[in-house]
Amino acid sequence: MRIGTAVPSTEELSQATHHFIQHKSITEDYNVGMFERDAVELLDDLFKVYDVVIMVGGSGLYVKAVAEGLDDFPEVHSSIRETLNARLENEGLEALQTQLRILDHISYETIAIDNPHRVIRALEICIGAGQPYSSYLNKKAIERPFKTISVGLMADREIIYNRINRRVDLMLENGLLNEARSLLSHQHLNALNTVGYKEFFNYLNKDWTLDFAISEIKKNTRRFAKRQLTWFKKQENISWFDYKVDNNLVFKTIEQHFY
RNA sequence: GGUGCCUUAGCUCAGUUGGUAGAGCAAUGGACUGAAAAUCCAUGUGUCCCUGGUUCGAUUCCUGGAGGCACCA
Repeated sequence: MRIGTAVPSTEELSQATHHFIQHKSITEDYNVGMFERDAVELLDDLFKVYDVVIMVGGSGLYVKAVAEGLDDFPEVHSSIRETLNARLENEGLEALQTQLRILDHISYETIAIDNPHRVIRALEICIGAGQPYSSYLNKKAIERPFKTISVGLMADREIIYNRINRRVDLMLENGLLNEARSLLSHQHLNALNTVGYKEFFNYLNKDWTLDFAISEIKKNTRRFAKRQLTWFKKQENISWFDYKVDNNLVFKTIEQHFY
């Protein structure tokens, strides 16, 4: 998945040590909780050697998990979620909502009840742990042994969208379609339910034309970028810069946060 | 050149027996504590092609024009 996930080039990788690049198989289960654990573990080691470590990316929840931590939830068996997904298919969302109201009325009132992922997540904890999902929330603030300084890069919407469209065209030139074709037999894996692959699966299964699939990839990337904007704009303590900012200005701002 | 049909939201189209309009998609805003490149919620969009006429009132009916499509020559 070198092209579709925009893995840094070998030249880029040689300029600084990277972590968590192509470190998991698409067949493995992975989620924010595991990432939080893996990242914090690695940071413990890195901070023995370095004063500063840079975390880059645009996945808000994953950033939050490392910087602020998530509450501890018990591990529940994956078969519970599979059963709930089957029930969603057969009985509909309303049946699951009704069960959540019985098992955890606080979550029933507070979570996005129209969102199947949220309802199933709350239910799988209630069922697997025997305690309400809501009872695990907001236990205690996590104190990380490091300080986080957040820097955001911003551009006008038109610039962002033009760059997205160009980025997709470049991925196509680099062979994204062939990469998707080579993954077709795994198309139902969660790791492949992502922009750039799911659209081409529709083309390869002859449901969509190639042109439509390409325009859908561009559209879905744009919408993803908008979701990132919405998430990060809401975060406090981010120092925002124009994307063309002089690096020295960024470094100066970061230094100020140290003292 | 003639005849017929069409012109309404960014796009594809519906509709108003005359009281200035609505769907899908796109777009925009938002939520989000273990699926997060995922998932979910909300919200509009208008010289109804132009021009006269009839009418209290025309996007709708009539005249003339412009553009498009089809057929005939």
